[in-house]
Amino acid sequence: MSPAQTLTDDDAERLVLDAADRLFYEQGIAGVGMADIRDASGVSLRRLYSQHASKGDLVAAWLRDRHTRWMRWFSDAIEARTDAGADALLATFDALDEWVDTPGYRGCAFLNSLAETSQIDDVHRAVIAEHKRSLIDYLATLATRDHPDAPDWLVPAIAVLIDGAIVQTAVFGDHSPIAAARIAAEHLLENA
Amino acid sequence: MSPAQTLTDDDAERLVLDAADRLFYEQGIAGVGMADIRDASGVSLRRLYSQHASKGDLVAAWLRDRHTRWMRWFSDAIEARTDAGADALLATFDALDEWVDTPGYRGCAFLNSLAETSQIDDVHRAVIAEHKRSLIDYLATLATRDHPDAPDWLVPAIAVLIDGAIVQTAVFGDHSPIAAARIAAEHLLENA
DNA sequence: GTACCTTGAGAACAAGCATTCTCAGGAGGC
DNA sequence: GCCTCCTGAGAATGCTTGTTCTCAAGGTAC
Repeated sequence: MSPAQTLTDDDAERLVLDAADRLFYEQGIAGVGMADIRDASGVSLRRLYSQHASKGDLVAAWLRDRHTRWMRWFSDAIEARTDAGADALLATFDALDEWVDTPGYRGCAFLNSLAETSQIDDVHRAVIAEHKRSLIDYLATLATRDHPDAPDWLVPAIAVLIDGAIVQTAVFGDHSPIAAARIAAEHLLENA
Repeated sequence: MSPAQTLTDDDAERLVLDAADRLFYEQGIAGVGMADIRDASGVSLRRLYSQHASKGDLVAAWLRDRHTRWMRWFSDAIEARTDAGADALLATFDALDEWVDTPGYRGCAFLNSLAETSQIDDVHRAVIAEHKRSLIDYLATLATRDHPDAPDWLVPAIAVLIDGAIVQTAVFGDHSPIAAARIAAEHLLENA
C-alpha cells in the first residue's frame, strides 16, 4: 500500500482530466490522440491506460467531469447575478454571454461530442442526454423560485433558447444570437 | 470530346453526392472513408479523385449540395402548409416535426459537421455559416409576408428556437423540444 | 544487500485510411 | 488492325493512432 509515487492516482487523474478537457473541447475527440493527452498532462501512457481501459472510457470520464464542472460554473454565474437582483432565468443568457468570450470558445462540448458519431457510444450518449436533462431541471428550480406561476411550457422553451443561442454563437462567432434569445425570453416571461 | 463512358461525369457526381449525403450525415465525416463513398456510389476511387482533389473537397461539395437540397425541402414543406392556410413562421416547426421522423435523423448536418473540428477547414466553416445565414434570410422573407409589422428581434429569435429545437431533438430523441419551441413562437407572434 | 513490485519512457504492433500507382481492357481514330 | 487514351479494379504507400510490450530505474520489505 501507499507506494511513494511522485504523483498520487488522484493527482494524476486530475491532470489527465484537465488536459482532456482542454484538448477534447478545442480539437474534438477524433482530433486528440492518447499521446496528446500524455504530452499535455505529463501522465504516462501506461498510467493513462491503468486508470482508463480505453480512449472511450477516458472520453466518458471527461464528459462526466465536465458536466459537474460546467454546471457548477453555470450556477455560480447565475447566483452572482441573482444576488445582485437579477431575474434568474434572464441571468442565464448573461452567463452565456460571459462564456462566449472565453478564449477557445467552441459551443457546447456535449453537443459537439454527440455530433462526432464515429467516436461516441451509447454510454457517452447517455451522459450527454443526462447533462441536458440536468440543465433543464436546474432551470426548473430557478423558475419555481422566481416565477412560481409560470406555465409548464416556459422552462422547456427557455432551454431551447439557450441551446439555440449556444450553437448559433459557435456558428457565427458573435453574441447576437444570445441577445435575440434574451429578448425572446423577456417577452415570454412578461406574458407568462 | 464525349467519350462513350458508361456514366457521364454529371451522373457520377450525382451518385457520389447522394452517397456522401447518406454516409456523412449518418456516420459523420470522420466515420466515412473514401472507400466507403466508392462502395456506396459505385464510382471508382480514381474517378472520385479526378472530380474532387481531396476528401476535404468532397466534403465541401457535399455541404453545398446539401444546402441547396435542404433549403428546397424546407421551403417546399412550408409552402405546402401556408397554401393550406397556415402561418408561415409557425409552419417551420411543423416542417421540423416532419423531418425528425425521417429514418436516420441525426439533427442538423451543418452543426454536426462544424463540431467535427479535426475534419473541417475554413472553407467548410464558411459554407456552414452561409447556410445558417441563408436560413435566417429565408425566415425574414416569410416574416415580411405574414408579419410585416414584426419587430426586428422576431426573426433572429425564431431562428434560435429552430436551431435549439433541432439540437435538442437530436439529444433527446423525441419531439418535445419542437413543441416547446412552437409554443414559444406562438406567444412571441401574439405579442409582437 | 537482495528480491520484488511499480512506474515511466518509448519502442513495437496492428488497424484504418487518404492518396497514388499499376495494370489490363475497351473505345475511338485512322 | 494498330496505336492511343481513358477507365475501373484494386494493390501499394505512408502516415496516424489506439493499445500493448520491453526494459531499466527506483523504491520497499526483510
